[in-house]
Amino acid sequence: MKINNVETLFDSSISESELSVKQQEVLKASLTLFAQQGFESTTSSQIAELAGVSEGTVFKKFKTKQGILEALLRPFIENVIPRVMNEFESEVATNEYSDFESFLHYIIKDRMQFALDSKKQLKVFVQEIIRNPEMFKLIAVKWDELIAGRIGQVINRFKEKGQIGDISTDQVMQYTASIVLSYMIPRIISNADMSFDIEQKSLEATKFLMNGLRKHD
Amino acid sequence: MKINNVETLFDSSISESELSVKQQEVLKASLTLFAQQGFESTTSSQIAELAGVSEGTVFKKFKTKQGILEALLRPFIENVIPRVMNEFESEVATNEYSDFESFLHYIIKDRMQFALDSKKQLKVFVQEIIRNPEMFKLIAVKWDELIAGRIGQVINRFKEKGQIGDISTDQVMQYTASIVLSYMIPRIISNADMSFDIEQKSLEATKFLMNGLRKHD
Amino acid sequence: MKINNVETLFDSSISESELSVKQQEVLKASLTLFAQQGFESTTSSQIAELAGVSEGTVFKKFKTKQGILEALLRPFIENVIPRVMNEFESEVATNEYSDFESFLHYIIKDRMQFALDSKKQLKVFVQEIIRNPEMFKLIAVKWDELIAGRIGQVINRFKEKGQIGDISTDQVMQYTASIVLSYMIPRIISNADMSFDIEQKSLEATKFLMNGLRKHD
Amino acid sequence: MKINNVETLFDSSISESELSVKQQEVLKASLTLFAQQGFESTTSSQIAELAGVSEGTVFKKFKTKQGILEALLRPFIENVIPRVMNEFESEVATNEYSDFESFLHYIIKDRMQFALDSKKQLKVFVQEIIRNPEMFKLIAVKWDELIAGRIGQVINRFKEKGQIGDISTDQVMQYTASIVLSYMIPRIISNADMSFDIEQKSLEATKFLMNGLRKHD
DNA sequence: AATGAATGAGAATTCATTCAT
DNA sequence: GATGAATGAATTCTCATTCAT
Repeated sequence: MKINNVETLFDSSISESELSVKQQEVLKASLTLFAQQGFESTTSSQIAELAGVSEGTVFKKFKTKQGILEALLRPFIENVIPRVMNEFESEVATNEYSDFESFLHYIIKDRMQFALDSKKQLKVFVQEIIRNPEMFKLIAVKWDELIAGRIGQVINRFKEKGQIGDISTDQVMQYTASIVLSYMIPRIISNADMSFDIEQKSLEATKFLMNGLRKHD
Repeated sequence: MKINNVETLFDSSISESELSVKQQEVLKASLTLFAQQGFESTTSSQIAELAGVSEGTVFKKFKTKQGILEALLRPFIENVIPRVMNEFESEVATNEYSDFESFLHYIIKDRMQFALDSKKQLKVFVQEIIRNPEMFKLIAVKWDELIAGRIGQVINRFKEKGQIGDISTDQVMQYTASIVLSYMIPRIISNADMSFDIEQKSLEATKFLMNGLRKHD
Repeated sequence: MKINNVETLFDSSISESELSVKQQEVLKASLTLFAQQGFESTTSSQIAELAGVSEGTVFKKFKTKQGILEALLRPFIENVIPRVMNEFESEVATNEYSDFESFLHYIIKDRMQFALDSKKQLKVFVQEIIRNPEMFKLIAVKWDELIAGRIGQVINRFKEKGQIGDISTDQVMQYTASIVLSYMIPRIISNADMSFDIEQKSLEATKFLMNGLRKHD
Repeated sequence: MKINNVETLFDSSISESELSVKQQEVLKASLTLFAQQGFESTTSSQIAELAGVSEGTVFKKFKTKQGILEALLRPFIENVIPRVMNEFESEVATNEYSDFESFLHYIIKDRMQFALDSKKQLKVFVQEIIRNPEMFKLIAVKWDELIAGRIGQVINRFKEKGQIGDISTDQVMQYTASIVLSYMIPRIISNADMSFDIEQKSLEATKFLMNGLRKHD
């Protein structure tokens, strides 16, 4: 059974790490506060208080506040994303979707679930993308890797089969990502828990995208 | 001739205001710095320096740094957006688009141009949406107004004419906005100037959306 | 009349500067505390308190504590020392000492007075020489300039006249400085005011040095 | 054969002590770091790292950082200095220098070697003298003991024999120390290893001092 | 209106020291 | 004895804001 729940991944990845319990608490508290208030508006004393540790402890391991942010985002970028991505890719490879619509629906639902499970990390990540042009470039690279990788190949195969119209792989992914994000962004940004019927919404999105993407005579 | 260039609107709107030249410089400098570095990371002394005024002057009119941000975003929300929107609505009304595709293409190109012209304001705005849940609600309200307003009516008319498939007005707008944003967001976030062929891209987006939205048998 | 009183020079040099009264107080307080307790053991709040200003003011102009130290030592090195040195050199040139012993006595008394007048600066300076190898090199350079400059020439002239024995100019200066310092160092280091009969001590030192340096058959 | 090599003395004295190997490493690392960076600028974690022990170990024996400094300087003052001094005194007594110049040369060379061998300790010591007025007084006491002790007696004997001119024992020692220090101080302060021809320099210094100190008609 | 020196509350960070294991 | 995570008081430094001129 697949584990693309990033929150779970996050918790387990920090548990597996060499970090002490208190240091893990520091990371968890930081994630929560950075997501709620933003990086700049979060003070080290707030982190210490929420984590239930002294202020010294906040800096013992991560040296600076920026260091905490990096400790939160590095595994998210270098570990969690690729890990989920690989899992996702193998899933795609094994299930041998002969039907583009099934494939698309699977992808959309999968990413929606991922986003719902990783709201906090994604919000911090989004903040950082805006704050930091380097982060933006890093995503562009990951994006190109996706297109050049197995996902791009799968899409190309569907194009060859005539299930996708005359449209570049790039655009297929851009539009798909865009539609998925249009559902998720309000839920990521809003701190409130908005209800979300993932089954219905993923079908709705799939239907629209299929019409937009498939071959038209 | 239409003026939906927000930068021009911004400059002219602050020129028309009762603000002294120095105060106008403060606003311009703040906009540039907030867009570049974010609100929190911009110090009042940086604003003073870029505006070529003393630190005291920065606070003379706007009292607080938050006040400057509001002075930048209030007209953007309450003035510039509606003004462009009205203009846009009357344009739509007068031109009497009988063809949904022409209408869609007009809308998309118009909004793309708007985004290109207002990159700085939009970046500050996007930051603020993430930072501030109130801002998020405010947009939701504007969004509902749009749907309830003339634009919603126009879309409904096209649906009645059978030019749009069985899809809610909400979704039509969500998908359209989403696709347009997928083109603009990278250009808004990146501080670099990326080239953009608005004619080609707006046609490309229109074509995809038409396929996705139109009636299918 | 000559002004080789460095404390006076210090006060007047900071008065002449563009510094506000409060900033001058910060420098004065820092000098006193650095001399008394050392640079590292002096806190910014102590400086603020002694200067009668807020802690913010301490950093407004000089940015860092290190910046204050530099603001204290730079003029001492680049301004006060050369200024006194030039004055001293012209004094030597105009008075045309035909007698080496008179010359030596003049020099010794002059430097003793200088040291008594600049106890605080010298103590901070001495601390910094030990702390900072760069400072040490800087002195070596100043020292070489002295030997290559007019003072070296004067000594050489006395050697040609047979009033100084077979001993290098370097050594003449090393021994002279060393003997003068042996009188002054205890008074610079000790925070207490030790009495000092400059007339008697300068004569005593001169007599010893004359015997050591003059030509022996 | 005499052992006035303080580094050796230091190493052997801490080996002889009841300290564990790790505690000895702490002392050695502290000495190195205090000499290089100064006492205040050396952190306990630096000491731990250089000593190859945990931070806890640094404080296990010596309780405080100040305690480490005292552990370094106490034996230097109370043990090493007197020990060398006694050795030196007995050397003086047994060799029965009938010639003041030989005696002076012996003393100078001996002290120069001592300084070269104890550069680190001396640098820490010098720092501490400046930082701490108590340390200054302590030296004054040791100095007086020297004068009142055997060395003073030896000098007085030479004066009675007419080999030293009309000059106080105090001055004889002040001038001698001063000249020796003028050679050694640059080598103690500079962290770099400067070459030093002890044979030539000690002769040079002796010659100068002899001329300055001996009876003149 | 404008200035810019001054403020002081608060933020990040450091580090000697402690203590449970 | 040794460890090293944790502490928290102290320290440097920042910066929005004020106010006398």
